[in-house]
Amino acid sequence: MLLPVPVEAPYDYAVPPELEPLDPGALVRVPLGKRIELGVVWGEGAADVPETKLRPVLERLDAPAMTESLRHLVEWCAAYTLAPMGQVLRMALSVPEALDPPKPRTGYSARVSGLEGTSLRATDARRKVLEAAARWPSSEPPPSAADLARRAGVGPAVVKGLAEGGALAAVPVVEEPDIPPPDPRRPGPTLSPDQAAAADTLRAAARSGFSVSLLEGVTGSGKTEVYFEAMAETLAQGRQVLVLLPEIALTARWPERFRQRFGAPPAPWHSDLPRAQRRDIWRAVAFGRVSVVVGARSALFLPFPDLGLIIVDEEHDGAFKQDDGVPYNARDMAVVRGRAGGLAVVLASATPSLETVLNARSGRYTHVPLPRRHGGAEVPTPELLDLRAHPPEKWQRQGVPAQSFLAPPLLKAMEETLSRREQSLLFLNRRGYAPLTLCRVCGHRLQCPNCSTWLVEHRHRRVLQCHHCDYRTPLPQKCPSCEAPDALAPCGPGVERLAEEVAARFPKARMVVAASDTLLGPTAAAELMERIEQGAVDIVIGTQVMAKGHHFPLLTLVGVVDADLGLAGGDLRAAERTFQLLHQVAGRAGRAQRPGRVLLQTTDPAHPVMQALAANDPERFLSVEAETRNALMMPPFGRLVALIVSGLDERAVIEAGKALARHAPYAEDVEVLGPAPAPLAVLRRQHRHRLLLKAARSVRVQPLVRDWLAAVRLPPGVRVRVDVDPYGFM
DNA sequence: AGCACGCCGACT
DNA sequence: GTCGGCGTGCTC
Repeated sequence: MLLPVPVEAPYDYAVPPELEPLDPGALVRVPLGKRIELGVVWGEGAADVPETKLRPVLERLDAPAMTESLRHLVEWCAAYTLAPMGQVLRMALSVPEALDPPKPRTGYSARVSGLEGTSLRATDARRKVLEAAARWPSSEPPPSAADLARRAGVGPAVVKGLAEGGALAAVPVVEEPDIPPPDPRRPGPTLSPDQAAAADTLRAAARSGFSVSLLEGVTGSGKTEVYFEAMAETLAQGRQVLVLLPEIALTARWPERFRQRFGAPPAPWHSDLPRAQRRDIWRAVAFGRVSVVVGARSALFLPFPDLGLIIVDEEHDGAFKQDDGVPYNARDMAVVRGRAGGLAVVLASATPSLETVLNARSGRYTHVPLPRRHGGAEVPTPELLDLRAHPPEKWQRQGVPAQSFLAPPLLKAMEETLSRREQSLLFLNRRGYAPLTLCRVCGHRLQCPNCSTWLVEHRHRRVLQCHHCDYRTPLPQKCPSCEAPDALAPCGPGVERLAEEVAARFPKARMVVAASDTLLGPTAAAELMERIEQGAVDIVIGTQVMAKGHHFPLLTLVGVVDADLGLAGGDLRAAERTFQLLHQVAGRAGRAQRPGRVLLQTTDPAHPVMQALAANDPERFLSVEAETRNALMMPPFGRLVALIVSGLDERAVIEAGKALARHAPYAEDVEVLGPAPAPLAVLRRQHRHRLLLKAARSVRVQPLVRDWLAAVRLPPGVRVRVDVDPYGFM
């Protein structure tokens, strides 16, 4: 049995004769230590513990067995990430209460005798309830007290009183929620010739076993409509479909589009779903009553009995990589599940990742390009705005000159856009007022006490805040170091500070700030998007949350305030991520029939990323990026494994790092770098140092790392995290 | 993951 | 002198 606890391998148990045979995948309950745990039959026992130590399987659960392909995924994921197999299984059994027998609710049904033979007096309210109960269709399950009372137009207490007095029968009702099925036969929208061709390719893939397709299409080319056709094909075969999205909460639009196409909503899946709904959906998936799930990466481990298609939308997005717990990449694991289950996988993106593009070029993946914007509007070509040639000019803040973050050409473009009664988006990927606060007298910088990061001023809430831990402190009056009064100065722009400047420069414009911390919840976010779409806003100042998904017919100007922001720091994927993000933001401008304009403020217009953006040529960008990575043997041309050594005591962490370096594997085409302080050297008071194992693609890194860690004895209080294929260098 | 065992600070 | 903090280790 494999148990959902962080153990490396399955445990052996004795199987009582009455439970035989237990086939692989069967769900059971077993004793573990002092408690009772869930278990999944993994195969014949390893017989490596004495038989006398074996404890008996307690019961077999009345739930569908875990499929072979899901068990394969668990094993594969554990072996690849070096995570304990049981910890990976835990992700596949994330809702243990879903395996408990469904709790019956109380239903109330009429008795032939009614009030007769009871000591209850006949009141008006009671008569109404009894009538309603008698009229309740027998084809439907007996109603709850609340439902019956509502039908009778009285309070639920009347129903309960009748049941207690014996005039109504209280019966236990087991009810699984009713899930309307999507209808794949509903006619879809009329597709352009390009879309129709792509849809044909994907439909064919959906019919014929394992394959991976890259559906590549610029923003607005109608990728969703195209893969909807592949989904319709799979649904028509009666099989299930999984759609993975990077951030479910921010794409409230997706379920609505799906509903319009298929006439019923998809089942959502993400980490902050309410408990009861998680249980219902998990069961409905396991029993095959749900045919489409749209979810975040964790949905990949749901117990689909008959999965036929996986769509990974925005496949390039870093959010598919899990950073806590088991560090897996859901996009890659989707391919693993696809192979194991013999089903089609579609990776969709306007800016596919380098690894996916290379797989498509080499023929391992089918490339399905979607070249043009549906509806004819042009993709705007971004213009580079050199901040050295056009330095922002100061503005007056309450009579005092204040620093500006908007260059004159961008201000002029905003003015023109306003006068045409169209919308502008200023994109700045920085929440708060200012990313750094320093003392003008002594130069002291306000830092988080728990992390090696600067505190970010949030002027709205009058606090300084760390964006990496929960630390918050009121904005101090005096410098904490030299005690100089009124000497603290904000440094650099955040969206709040930008909003201040925009409000002063365009006092008549209707402006809104859209950041993850100003949008409280998906509903508020959806409402704001609605308002923008309807033209109730002139200028949007937004962070990452504004980068994707929505299309705003009136939005014709995008100004990227600091295009260089993501490039600092020497991260492995800094260039790729910046390109993808800014390309995506640029795609917000000028849909429908209005031409759009995109201005990128940069101090380094010669940078390859800026050049590629200005040339509007993702193809060329990827070629240059591929060359650079190839020369450095970086992924996807080489393999990386990061070891993060962390602990409260910095000395012990450094010692452990050195010990690891001393025992570093020595092999051909393998190189170990570090230890060095991690980019966030202290996080939540934990000191962090990293080592990086770099190897050729042909090297199997997992056994090397496993032996390496086994050879090193760690000092107390120090932990090592292994991250195979780290996404960034954080 | 949970639960027990095991060594160092503030209390009846 | 005990109660209890969570660091470490084990569970077939």
